[in-house]
Amino acid sequence: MRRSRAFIPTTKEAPSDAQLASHIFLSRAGFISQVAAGLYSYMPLAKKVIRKIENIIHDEMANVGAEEVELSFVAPSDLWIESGRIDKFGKELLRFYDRKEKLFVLGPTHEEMMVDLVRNRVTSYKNLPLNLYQIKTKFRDEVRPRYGLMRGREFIMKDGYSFHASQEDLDREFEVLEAAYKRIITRLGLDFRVVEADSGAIGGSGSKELMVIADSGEDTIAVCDKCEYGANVEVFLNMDELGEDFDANSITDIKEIKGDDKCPDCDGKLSLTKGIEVGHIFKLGTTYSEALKANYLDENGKSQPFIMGTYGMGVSRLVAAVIEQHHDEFGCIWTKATAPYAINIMVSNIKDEAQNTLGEELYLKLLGENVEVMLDDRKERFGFKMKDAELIGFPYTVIIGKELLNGTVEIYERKTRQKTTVVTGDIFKRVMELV
RNA sequence: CGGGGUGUAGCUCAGUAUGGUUAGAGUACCUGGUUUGGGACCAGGGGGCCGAAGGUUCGAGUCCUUUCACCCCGACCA
Repeated sequence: MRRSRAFIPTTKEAPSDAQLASHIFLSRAGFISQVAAGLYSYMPLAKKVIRKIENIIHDEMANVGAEEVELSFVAPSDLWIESGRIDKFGKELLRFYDRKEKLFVLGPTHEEMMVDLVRNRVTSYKNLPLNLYQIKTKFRDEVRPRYGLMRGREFIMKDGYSFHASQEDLDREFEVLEAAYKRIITRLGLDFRVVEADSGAIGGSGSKELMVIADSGEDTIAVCDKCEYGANVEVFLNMDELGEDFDANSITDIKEIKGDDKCPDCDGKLSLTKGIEVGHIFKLGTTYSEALKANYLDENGKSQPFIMGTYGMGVSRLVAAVIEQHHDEFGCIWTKATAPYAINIMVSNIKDEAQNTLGEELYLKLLGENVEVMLDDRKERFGFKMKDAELIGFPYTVIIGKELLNGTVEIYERKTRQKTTVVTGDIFKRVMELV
């Protein structure tokens, strides 16, 4: 893409109400635009990042044999009445009537829809297990949306559901999905923990959350310094028993309650950190299959409700989480897997024919190799383009500038902000090594 | 849903206590010129129903009433 033709409206100033780094930088760098409370439009850069995350998810889902479907966003309220959740969800569930005065809802999560899709179609234990997922816009009319993409009302979520004939098989699938989820977050380049969590209002038992470690996270988690143990602090301390007023904010609080700060799984020590919940997997059991009368016949010809698992991952929230974990005072620092463009080529002075020619040449050559490359061919000054590149957060920028007179260009690494001099003849090769 | 705050140019904000030229600045944008290694400079220019509706007044961005939107704290949050 040529920067001179791209729709990337960057600004010096952040929206006055933005608090979080991800909100500020995604707005300033021209990724997102707020439309109303909790509603955002995605601009080209954001769409590219979202697509990258989605592709990794699709890839890992294919690896574990989950199949993609797409359920309609608008759902008949009947299903929600049938499951009993129409009241449970309350006003968070947006409802409306169509022209025939029939009540519909906008899907906030799709257990009902998925169970409805499968019931009476899969009717034998021989066809189990089954794992279906989708990546889809969800809508929850949150009381108080905030923090940009972190807690919007409309958001993109990957939601998957598995159907089993036995608890053992669900347990097996749960572990497979947990491993897949870990691979996804690892591939995205994020530091995270899997923690034990509360099952919440959706029901069921056996629940784990994927927490991306970030100071701005809304959840407090206890993590071990030696092993992989981690728990949402509310679950760890069994907050229900402690009462509503209690709030654990330091490891001292944990020591007070538990007597020590030892890991329950090994001899390591626990510490508290903040996390952003980007994934939540849990064993639903038969909650929904019973409510919606979704049964299969077992080997004895006896009717049984499906034993289910559910696996959610917040795609749009992940976009924000990447930036919460990877930014500095100058802007976004995308990881290799999430960067909207792998390489930015900056021609310092486009009036300089030699610079311009080399920029064009390198750009076309990289395009020929299917490298996702941006060519900053705007008639702007060096400083302006650098600030812009830092704000957007391209992992690498090739600077073609005045050093070209010595036959060299530079590679600027966003993460370290270091520049490396490279002789012109080697630049293509060097770039190909980086992407 | 309780408590608080803010709505003026695309964006960030002055101006409102005490009503009174043609409503301002910075930035962004357009033209021309100078610049070209860290958001540069000079000159000229376009852009506003002062959130909306009603009212008070000779006169309202400013005062009064109603309403809408957005944000913050809390409660809530698969």
